[in-house]
Amino acid sequence: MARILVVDDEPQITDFLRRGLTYKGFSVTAIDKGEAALDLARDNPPDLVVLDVTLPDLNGYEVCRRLRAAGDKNLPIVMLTARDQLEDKVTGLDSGADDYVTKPFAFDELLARIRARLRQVDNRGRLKHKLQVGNLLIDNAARQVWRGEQPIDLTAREYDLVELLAQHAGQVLTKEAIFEHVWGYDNEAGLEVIKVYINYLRAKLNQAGHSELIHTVRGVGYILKA
Amino acid sequence: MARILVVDDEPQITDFLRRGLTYKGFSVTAIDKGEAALDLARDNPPDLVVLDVTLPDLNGYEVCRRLRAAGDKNLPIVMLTARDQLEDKVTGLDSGADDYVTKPFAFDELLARIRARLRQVDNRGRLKHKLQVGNLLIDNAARQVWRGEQPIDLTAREYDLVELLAQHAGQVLTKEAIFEHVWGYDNEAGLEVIKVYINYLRAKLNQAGHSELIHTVRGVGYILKA
DNA sequence: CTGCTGTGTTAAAGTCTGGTAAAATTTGGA
DNA sequence: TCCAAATTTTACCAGACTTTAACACAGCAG
Repeated sequence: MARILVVDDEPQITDFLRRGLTYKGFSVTAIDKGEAALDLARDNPPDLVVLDVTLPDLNGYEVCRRLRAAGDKNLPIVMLTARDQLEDKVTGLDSGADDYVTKPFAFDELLARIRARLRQVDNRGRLKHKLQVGNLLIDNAARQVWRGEQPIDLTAREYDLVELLAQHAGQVLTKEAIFEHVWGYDNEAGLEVIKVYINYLRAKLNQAGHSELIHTVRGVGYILKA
Repeated sequence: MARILVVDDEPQITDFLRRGLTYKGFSVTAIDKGEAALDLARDNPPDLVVLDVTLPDLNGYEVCRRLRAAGDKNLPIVMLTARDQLEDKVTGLDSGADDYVTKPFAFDELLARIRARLRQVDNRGRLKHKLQVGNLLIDNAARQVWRGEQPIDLTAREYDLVELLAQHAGQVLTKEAIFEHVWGYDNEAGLEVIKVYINYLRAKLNQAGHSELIHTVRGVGYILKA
């Protein structure tokens, strides 16, 4: 899940955000100084920054400007501050922030605004959808399969087959269902191709002594499970 | 200057916005119905939409969802409405809006938020920034590509193709998706042109012994990755 | 144990795809 | 207008992928 860097010097706020955002599935890092935040963002770039304006060393506008100057121009920055004057908002937004939320704030609104900002990152595919069964990892977007640390190259059919099995891990798929989804109901090939491809998959997936994941259910079909 | 579509059924608001935004150098189109706004956005896509929630026909959330479904995922949408309840804001943002401003609003704040949204988009509605994949650098604004220190001249098609691939680095793009985005769904050319252009790109990008970035996913499409 | 049925394995034939080069066409300036 | 560059079409081939087919093997019932 997305990683969020919270920069604020009030412990109540950081604790509250850390707890709330973590609960919503984000990975949260909190820090209370501007310079330290810049270092952190450079060394280990987060997916989004929640930034207070009043910090002990640098102010938030300056942090914002430097983040933009130094690093990723796309990094979403949400300013979160007690300053609710019009000029503060304009200054914040014009210094490069993508959004500006004033304290006191509703957590759900902040969350919605964070999601809105992350959607753009998501659109670019940085947060990809992945399937995992045992030590088998399937990256849908890249159509790439891993067994532990080892990448495994599959052909189009092989990939479609293992993806289908993984999407229904733990349930038996009949040969008819497999054929319909992987080959298409109007395909002219016969059901016999399935056993050939199961065989190809097993050979590729079980390299280097990995355990068998594809189990035969005699008379019915196949099931993928750890 | 950027073109802004204002969707609102209150003449005072549209007049006020038209005057204010025009004065600030934007090109403003105003419309008071949801369906008409969708048609307009499809036929003549603006750079940003300011959208009211309460419209005579469709509501703003629905307009927002349809804009996202039909068109460019990157089109910035700012909701501007009298509904200031928390759930309204969350609904608006989650239906795909990028920002949510409640009436009564300060014009300067709206303007700052519009500027913040437009910063990310160039005059074609594409995300603007420098993309980097391995040692390949793409400057969206200048339509210039670099491989390491070496600038690479590309034709318009070649550039559009590599930009699309880079925006989705790490994801496989099907030939159909590539064609639709680079050539346009109504283009008469056939899918075979893609392999020719992939070939051109590889030749230009791999000069001087640089490693291959464009990988073929046989039977599916292509993927750009380091 | 024996025969039957469904599955695993293998090799080879068949099909399709993508890389390539070159020709044909279109576009945009001069 | 003409020319050069860019774009698209076309055709061919090598190789990758898919499918077929034949046989070996395993599970199961009688």
